[in-house]
Amino acid sequence: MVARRRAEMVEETRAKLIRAARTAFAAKGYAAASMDDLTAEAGLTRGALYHNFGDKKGLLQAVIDQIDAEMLARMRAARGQADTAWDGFLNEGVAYIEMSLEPEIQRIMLLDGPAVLGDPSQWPNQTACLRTTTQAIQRLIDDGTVKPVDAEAAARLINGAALNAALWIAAADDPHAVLTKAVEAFRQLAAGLLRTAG
Amino acid sequence: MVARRRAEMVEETRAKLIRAARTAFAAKGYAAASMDDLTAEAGLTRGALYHNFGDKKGLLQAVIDQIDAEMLARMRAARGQADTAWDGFLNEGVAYIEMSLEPEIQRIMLLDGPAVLGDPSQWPNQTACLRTTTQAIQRLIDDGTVKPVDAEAAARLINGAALNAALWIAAADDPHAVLTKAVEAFRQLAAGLLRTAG
DNA sequence: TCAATACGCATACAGTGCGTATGTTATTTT
DNA sequence: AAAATAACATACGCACTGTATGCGTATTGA
Repeated sequence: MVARRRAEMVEETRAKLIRAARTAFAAKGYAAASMDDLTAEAGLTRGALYHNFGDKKGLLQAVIDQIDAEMLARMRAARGQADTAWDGFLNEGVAYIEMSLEPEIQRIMLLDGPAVLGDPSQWPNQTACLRTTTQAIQRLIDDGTVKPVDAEAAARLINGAALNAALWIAAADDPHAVLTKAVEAFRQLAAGLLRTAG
Repeated sequence: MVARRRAEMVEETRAKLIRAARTAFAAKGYAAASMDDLTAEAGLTRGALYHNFGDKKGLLQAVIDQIDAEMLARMRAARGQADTAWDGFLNEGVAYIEMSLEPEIQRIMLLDGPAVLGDPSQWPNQTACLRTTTQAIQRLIDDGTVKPVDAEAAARLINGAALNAALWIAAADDPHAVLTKAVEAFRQLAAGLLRTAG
């Protein structure tokens, strides 16, 4: 075994624990996931877990931070692929809905996370995500595309609509059929913010 | 002690347990609420609880059914106080937002409930609530007020927007100031469904 | 280079809470 | 009036979280 720096090994154990926790939380839910089991899955014990993350909630927080960062990156990519600012804004919402189709995101980010850690809009990365959406709306207001509403309020409502759409889709018998209906309704609803009638 | 019918006593026991559970779940959250504690608060033991509700989730389900019925009644009352069908529809959404200001509804209905029992849109009473909203939108489509969108999709998105608005308000420093902004943005957003430009 | 120390993690232990199995009493049923 | 059943209490086992302690190894200083 090559002698590596200690910091590297710490990062590796943290990564292993987070990965095991992601799959365990997604599969069984936060409450039903045993820390003995998931640490064993990672080839470690609970000692490593408490040393690195403090407690079970700390581990969940780390998992959520990681997923949230991934979601933020994917939303930015979706926005970048649009021609106009308004389409980019819509793409963000649609990307959010599509990501929420994934059971892992559903279970961890939309169900257990809020229940254990409280209102998601207070989470560090979520605020970053929300801030970019708010800024996008503000720009659309400034250039006359969108009516002069409170940008943050609009961003939160749009987010909520997308989130609920995602939950609906995931619980549906035919998710992809419902997805198209939800996306269509989402575009109509968002058009309410437009200065010109949709 | 007057000899009462057995069915009356069972109802009384169930009511006492549900009442104690409501306060306990609202105060401590579902996971942190001890069943020994809340049954003792009701002057009973866990035996009564397991006999009447099966398990802890069953008790939560009973609590949620009760609260959900109350919310449905209040939303119907709010709709009845409007002059037009459209205003009635908006009133429903605003009433939903306002109810979610209450910590009990926040904690139990919006945070713990979905995490423990799964997607709220599958709950019996919630579907009733959603159905009335869907029907309201369908009527507005039929009489030409609202664009021809999928009524259920629109209802779910509107619900989600209202829900997120409520969470935002509850976490705010000045809830009532944020409430007005949220309600204003909600009306703008909902106007996206209108056939005539908002 | 070698001792001292701090760090990362494992092990052992105590506390708490859920669910079930069993017991007890009062009300039906026959 | 005796048997049966429902409503609830009591007692027990099991699992899980969090903490305290122990051990090995890497890092630091002289």
